Amino acid sequence: MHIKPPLRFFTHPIILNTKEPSKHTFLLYFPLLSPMRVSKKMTDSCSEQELDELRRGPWTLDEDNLLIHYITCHGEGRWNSLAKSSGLKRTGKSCRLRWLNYLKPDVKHGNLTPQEQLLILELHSKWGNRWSKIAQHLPGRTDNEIKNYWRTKVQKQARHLKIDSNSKRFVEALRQFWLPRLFEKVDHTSPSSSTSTSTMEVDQKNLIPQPQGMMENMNSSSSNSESSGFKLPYVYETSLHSHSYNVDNNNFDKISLNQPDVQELGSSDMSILDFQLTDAEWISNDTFWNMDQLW
DNA sequence: AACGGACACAACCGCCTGATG
DNA sequence: TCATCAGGCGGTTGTGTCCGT
Repeated sequence: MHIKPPLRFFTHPIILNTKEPSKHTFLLYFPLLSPMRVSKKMTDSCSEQELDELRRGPWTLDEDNLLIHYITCHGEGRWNSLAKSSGLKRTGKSCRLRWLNYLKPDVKHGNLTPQEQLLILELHSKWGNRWSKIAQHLPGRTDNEIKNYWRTKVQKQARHLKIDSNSKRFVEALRQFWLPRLFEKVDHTSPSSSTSTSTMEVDQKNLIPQPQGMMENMNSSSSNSESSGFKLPYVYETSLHSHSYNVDNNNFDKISLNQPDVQELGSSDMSILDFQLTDAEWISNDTFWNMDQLW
């Protein structure tokens, strides 16, 4: 599979050296000061002169280094004063965003793993577009990254289907066609996975560490649940009925699942008439559910 | 080789909330 | 109680890259 070099090689000091800068790169390292669009918020905290000097757009290597050095010496927080004290001609907000989304040492770069994707789908079904909340359960991933993943990958599929990605129909589509394949990927990529689930078999009532806040949420959201342990969101409940889980460290590091039973997948409270396409059409549609494109 | 549309993602914006005086 | 400020959040935009023609 072709792996695209990340766009961020332009500004990230480590990746930068791996490729000859293009003429576009040059422009990015020496960007012109873009004309400021002055927002009310900006005028609240900046003088007119400061506004004139503020930079916007892509961060340069020098700016990154300056920010890293300053935070290393003084710590993060107080972003507005940090921006001024450090000599960066950026807003505090811009500094904060750059640090949290990109420069912070524990930020993970690279494609989301199937496990992470699974977790995102699951948490999104519970919490909707609460990106920061979702990100809390994916160590090293930022809300921005997750949001982008959702928009570029998941919503793309929804557009193909001409279904609103927040609709119940789309959730059902995920449950029937996307998740089984994602589980398959997880099975293949997880180092601890095996074709036999016997060693990983875990009673769902004894299931393992939950992402923070998940338990109470799940218990409260399904009042008739007899289980005091791991409870899947309603969308996955059916398809995962017979599957076993093992989740380490609030993360889907290890997941072992039996392949979903097709018959079982059909047992939904949704009428098939609710779908625009028949199952056969969904599966045979070349442009749809091409999981290989997702990672 | 050139072009243009689609895509990916960093960065920005406006709004909201909580802390503080 | 109110005003102000810092920081956080979700939505949107801008722009470089990819890829098909």
